[in-house]
Amino acid sequence: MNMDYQKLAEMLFPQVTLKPEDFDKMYPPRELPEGAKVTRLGPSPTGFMHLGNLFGAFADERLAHQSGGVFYLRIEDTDDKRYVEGAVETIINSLDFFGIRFDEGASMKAEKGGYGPYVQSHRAPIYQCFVKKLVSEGKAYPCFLTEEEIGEIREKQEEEKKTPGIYGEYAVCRDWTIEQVQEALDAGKPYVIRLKSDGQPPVEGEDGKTHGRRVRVKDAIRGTLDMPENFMDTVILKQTGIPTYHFAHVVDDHLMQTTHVVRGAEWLPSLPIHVELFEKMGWDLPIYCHTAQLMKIDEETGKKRKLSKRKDPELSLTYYRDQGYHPEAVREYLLTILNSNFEEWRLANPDAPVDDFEFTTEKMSNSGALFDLNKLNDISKDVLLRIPAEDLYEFLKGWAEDFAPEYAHLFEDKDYMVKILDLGRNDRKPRKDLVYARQIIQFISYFFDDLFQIEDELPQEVPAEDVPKILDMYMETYDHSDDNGTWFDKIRAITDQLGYAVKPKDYKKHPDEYKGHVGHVSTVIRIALMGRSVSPDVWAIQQILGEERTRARIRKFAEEHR
RNA sequence: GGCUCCAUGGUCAAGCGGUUAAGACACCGCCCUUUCACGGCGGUAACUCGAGUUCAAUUCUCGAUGGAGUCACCA
Repeated sequence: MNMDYQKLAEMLFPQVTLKPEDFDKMYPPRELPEGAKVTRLGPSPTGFMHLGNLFGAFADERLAHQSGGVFYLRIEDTDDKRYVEGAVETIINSLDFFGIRFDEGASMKAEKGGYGPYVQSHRAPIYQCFVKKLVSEGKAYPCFLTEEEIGEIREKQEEEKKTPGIYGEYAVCRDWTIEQVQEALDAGKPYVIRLKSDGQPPVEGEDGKTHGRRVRVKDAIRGTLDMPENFMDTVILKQTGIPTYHFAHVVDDHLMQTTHVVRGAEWLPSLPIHVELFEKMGWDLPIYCHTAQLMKIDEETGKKRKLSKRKDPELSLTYYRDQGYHPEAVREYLLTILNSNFEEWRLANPDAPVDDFEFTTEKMSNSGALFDLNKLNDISKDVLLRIPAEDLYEFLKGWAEDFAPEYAHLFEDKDYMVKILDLGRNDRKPRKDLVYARQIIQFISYFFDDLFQIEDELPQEVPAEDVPKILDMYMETYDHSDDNGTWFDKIRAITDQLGYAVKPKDYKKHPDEYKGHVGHVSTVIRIALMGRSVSPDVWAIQQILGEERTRARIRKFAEEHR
């Protein structure tokens, strides 16, 4: 037991010459205004981003930028099996699309910022230096247990109904002598470094409950957390010389001076490990913010569950880009589920930029929210209304180029498209027809001859022989320069002449006296012109369509129905 | 199974000992109206259960139930 830890540390890490103190100079205190928060996003480079990732990223971004702090990107690639080529680009690109910008950290070109490197695989010497320190203080030790041996231990533990894991008596390498270690090293046996935990496994008391020491940690979202202390000799450095998440998190967030660690609630159970590590390192804890998970209903089981990368491709960020949701819409939606008072704020400040909203961790929900497409769509309508038609045009054009080249030609005539997009949006009661790109294209398709087709049935109230009559009379009296009122008066005249009620109410009261009402007559025109029985104002559409196209469609339809 | 988190209508949620238990989305009806959308008005619909504390519990405590998460040399 009187082991010379210093000697052991040298034996294990002869190549590590840096000392922990050296990092004080390399990572000086950040010069930031009072109350500034430093946050980070630490994705693993699988390249797959879903709504849940964006959800957390927004929280990070707001917390930092709202306080005049720093938001940085750290690539957590301590697991080489996860790496996907080009993933960093994908991550940066998709976050950028949704308006999330980093002040420092990993980037596509050179790293930005003085607290790097920001890619964990490039930080191996740093971690090793701190592991060495821990070993030299007797707070960590090499473990030569093989996978098989660990498996056997687990089986035994399960048989005896003990908590599985490497701790206490099961941590056989924990108290090895320096000679034993030397021997194993000489034999070329691979090893990991484990934390030598001071914790004790809880014991079952007389009352049938388990008792043990607990740790209390303040969480900015959840209040005070009270959990059992860690007692596992958790691996901190893998065979490869790369740390596990736990150790990398502690070292990086300390050196990089993260003030607020925003991460998903799935990290809650490992929090006691982090607490012990911070203690052993002699460092202060950051403020933890454990966010609720975004959930969805599993199709198979019908139950709520956390979003999964594998099972829910429709929740990947690319899905929303492909559908053509505007980034602002997704942002506002996420904000409404991120902070419960956002909706209220938006109602009171309908035109304010989103960034004016003061985001707080206290207003974050701590139970998992179900993703709600209806809500997204509803919010999207309002968001798009706030975007000028010209900007909307640019957005849709860019979308078509990337995701729907078959529609790219629709954007050739900018003036035409802008008018279409702006249709009915400037009235005192603006229309809210536009939701997302694919829906918009579908909604406005009749404006384009190559997409135009007759989709709906003619109204039953109008006998077949009346169809060409209505359209002929319509064309005879049609004057493209008529204003809306004059134009509709002419329709009323036709309606009356053919024996339909000019006022729908008259028809409803006396259905026997009329064939139908003005609405039915209008529907015939609507179908001839738009191919649909529902559409925005016909007169306004005609103004955009132009006289030539209007007349051509009416005539063609009339001919087909003679 | 151990541990952890969570629990108000279909969904998201206000509430923080005394309320007719907000609001938004969705749904339904009515109004407006040439269709639809918008807008307006109204409606259906909730405190998981059981003990305790209290004059009084949705709110505090405990237990049960349910849901979720986690138990790796993955993050």
